[in-house]
Amino acid sequence: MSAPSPSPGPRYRALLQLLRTAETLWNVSRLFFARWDLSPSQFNILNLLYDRPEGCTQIELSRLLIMHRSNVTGLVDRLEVRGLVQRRDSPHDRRVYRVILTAAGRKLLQQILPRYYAAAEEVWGTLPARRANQLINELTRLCANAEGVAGDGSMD
Amino acid sequence: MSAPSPSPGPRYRALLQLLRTAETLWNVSRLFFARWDLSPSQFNILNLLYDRPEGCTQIELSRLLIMHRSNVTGLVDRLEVRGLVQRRDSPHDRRVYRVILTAAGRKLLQQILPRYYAAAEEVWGTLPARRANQLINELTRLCANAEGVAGDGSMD
DNA sequence: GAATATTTGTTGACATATAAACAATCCAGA
DNA sequence: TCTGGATTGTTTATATGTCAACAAATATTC
Repeated sequence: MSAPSPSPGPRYRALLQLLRTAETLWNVSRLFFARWDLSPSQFNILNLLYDRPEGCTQIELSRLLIMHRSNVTGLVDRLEVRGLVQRRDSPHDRRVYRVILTAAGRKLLQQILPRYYAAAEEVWGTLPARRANQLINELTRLCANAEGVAGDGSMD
Repeated sequence: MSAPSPSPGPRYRALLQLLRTAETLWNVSRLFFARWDLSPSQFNILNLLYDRPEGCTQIELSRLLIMHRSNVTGLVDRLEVRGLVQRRDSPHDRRVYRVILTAAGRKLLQQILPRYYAAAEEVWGTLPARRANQLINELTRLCANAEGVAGDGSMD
């Protein structure tokens, strides 16, 4: 409801810095996961499947990862070729696969996760846990506002 | 120096939320810029060139946008075909082009920018300017820490 | 139950991204 | 000067991402 500003303000700069920071983190994570020959997106899939023994359908993965379902096809393809995940038919719905971690995928994640958690805590430096929680709230609100601006953001 | 945590902590969750929020914002901006048939990356190039009358070399663009120089080639190609930017030879260095906005590109940006600034302020809701500035500082520190973890992040 | 609409995964076309290799150019030190 | 190293932009190969269109299966509506 505020009048459209003709020049950038502090919230605009905060938005730019947020996007810039996320971009940097993504690139850093690319280097991090390259040790195991994984892309960040591949790791994200494995990570989501880790605490879901019953697996996920591809459409569920696409929603959790905020990407189009057609992109999941190729990602799961490559992970399946490497034996890290497996497509299983669902007994309830013959349209879908349930994608699950294989034993090899689980073993690989068990090597990566402790280091990943540690690195994630360390990049924040001395940021108190209280501030981290406050940040989560602010970012969550921002996320919701953005989705409101965009309509549903369903990607279809 | 802290002991590697075996399970996710609040800073880990803050990191996830940050990446998730950035992803959402990026998708929202895709819808936003689609009105002018621009991708977010294409807009970012135009935006950087807007207050640089002398233009940028492609390697400068790649550093400002945190992307590989080989990616800039195609982005500038497509913007040049549409007459929004122009490659000019540099008198000082025959290896490089100076990429500059054309009059058409400048005119297009003048239509987009006010709406972009306004939208960027609005997604934050009621966040005070003071908090925005604090956020910028925290994100900047996070960015620096991440770059430290990763080495130089030079993409080459 | 049959017609219609929706959902799911794949495909093809394309944009966006990285990395490696290359040619052209610039630069720094002997 | 000239020689070896670094930089810049392009190309090629490949991964990642969107979107539209499709087939198969499910869900909804009458």
